[in-house]
Amino acid sequence: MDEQPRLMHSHTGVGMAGHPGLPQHMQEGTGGTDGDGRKQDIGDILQQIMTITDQSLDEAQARKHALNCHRMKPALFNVLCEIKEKTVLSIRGAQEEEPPDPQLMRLDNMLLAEGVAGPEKGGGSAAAAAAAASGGAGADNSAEHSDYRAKLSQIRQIYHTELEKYEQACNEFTTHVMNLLREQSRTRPISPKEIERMVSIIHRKFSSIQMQLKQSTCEAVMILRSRFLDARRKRRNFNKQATEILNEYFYSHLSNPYPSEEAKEELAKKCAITVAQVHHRSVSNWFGNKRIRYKKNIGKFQEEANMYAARTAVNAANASSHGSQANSPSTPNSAGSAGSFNMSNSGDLFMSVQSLNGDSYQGAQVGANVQSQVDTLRHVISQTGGYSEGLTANQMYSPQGINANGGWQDAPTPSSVTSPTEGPGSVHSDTSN
DNA sequence: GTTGATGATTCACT
DNA sequence: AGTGAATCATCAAC
Repeated sequence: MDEQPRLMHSHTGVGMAGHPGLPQHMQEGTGGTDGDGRKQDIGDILQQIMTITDQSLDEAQARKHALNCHRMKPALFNVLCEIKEKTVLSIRGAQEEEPPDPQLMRLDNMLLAEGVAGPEKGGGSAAAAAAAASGGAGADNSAEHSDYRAKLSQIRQIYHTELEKYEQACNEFTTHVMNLLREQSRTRPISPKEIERMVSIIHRKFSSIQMQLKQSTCEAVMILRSRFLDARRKRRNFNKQATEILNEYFYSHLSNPYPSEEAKEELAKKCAITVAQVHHRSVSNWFGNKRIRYKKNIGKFQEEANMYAARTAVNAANASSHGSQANSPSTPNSAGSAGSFNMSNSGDLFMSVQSLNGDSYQGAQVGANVQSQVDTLRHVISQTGGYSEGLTANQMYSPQGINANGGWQDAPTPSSVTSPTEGPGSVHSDTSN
């Protein structure tokens, strides 16, 4: 019966956030029964919190001040600094002196190589572009190059501006942190080395940001490069004139469409009059493509072949009748013999048709060059005559040269080659008849 | 967007 | 080194 009122009481006491009763409980409370005592403790803590006053804060302040003014303070401070330094040193000992990041080095090298980083040449983007445009690089693709340079210098400019910004921000931040640390070093132990370390951390962070910038710049340069300098992207179709020149040579040397270096150069020069990108490599490409495509589908090229055959024939006829020389490039094996330009062309044409006889090209070509002009002309005349008589295209020009001579390297003969070989071959004899 | 033409590149071969 | 063959990438016409 007794218990109940006690419980009730204590309950109400806590429940009422019991200010009135607490001091009393404190006095008797520690030894009190379990539930009762805990509640008293909580009440006690609450009371303590509530009674924290400015006074206690002041007290702490005063203690701190006393400590600061203590005559041993500087010595103690130094000892703390030393201990801290030692621990810091031992911690960072491992990660200090890290080797230069290979990735960063790569980026740096590339930027340097691309002329984005490093000393600026010519001074200014405009100057660089102008130099590129007027530079002795030749007329071939200076326009594109100057465009490329302009864009590159734009990237360069952005890169440097950003870099400068980063550096400025880094310096500002470093100064700020250093000031802050110096400020704090008056109240807590901060060694100069610690400040140094903090600075280096900041620098590292900023350099990682810089690396991102460098990476982006590199990417931009790569894209620019691929856009402007990648030959594939730079592809421009040859203009009509260049194509005609090349085709003329090709079909007039159909039996051996392998221009010598000199011939390539000459063709390149001829084509370069109107086509900027033609140089001897382009000529090689052109002939490579032409050979393979012609061989792959001779039927498709018949008309073209006839056209050029006729044209060459006419040229040859004119040339021989006028005694003047067409300025077509030299033949593969007779380079330099200027006098035989026409002869070589017509002779080659002749051979390419005559190869039905099974003459090997290599031997025959030279012969063809010196073979009597009469023969050539006779062929030419028969050709032109045949053409005017309204012969169909495939009758005009045959691909015999490919299989009959050794000039066309013995590629596996596709079906498309064999079938036309037979057809026009027989027709050709008609033509010569 | 699709397609054919075509210049350039790559790779294997001789 | 030059070439053929395959392939890529772009242009131009539709």
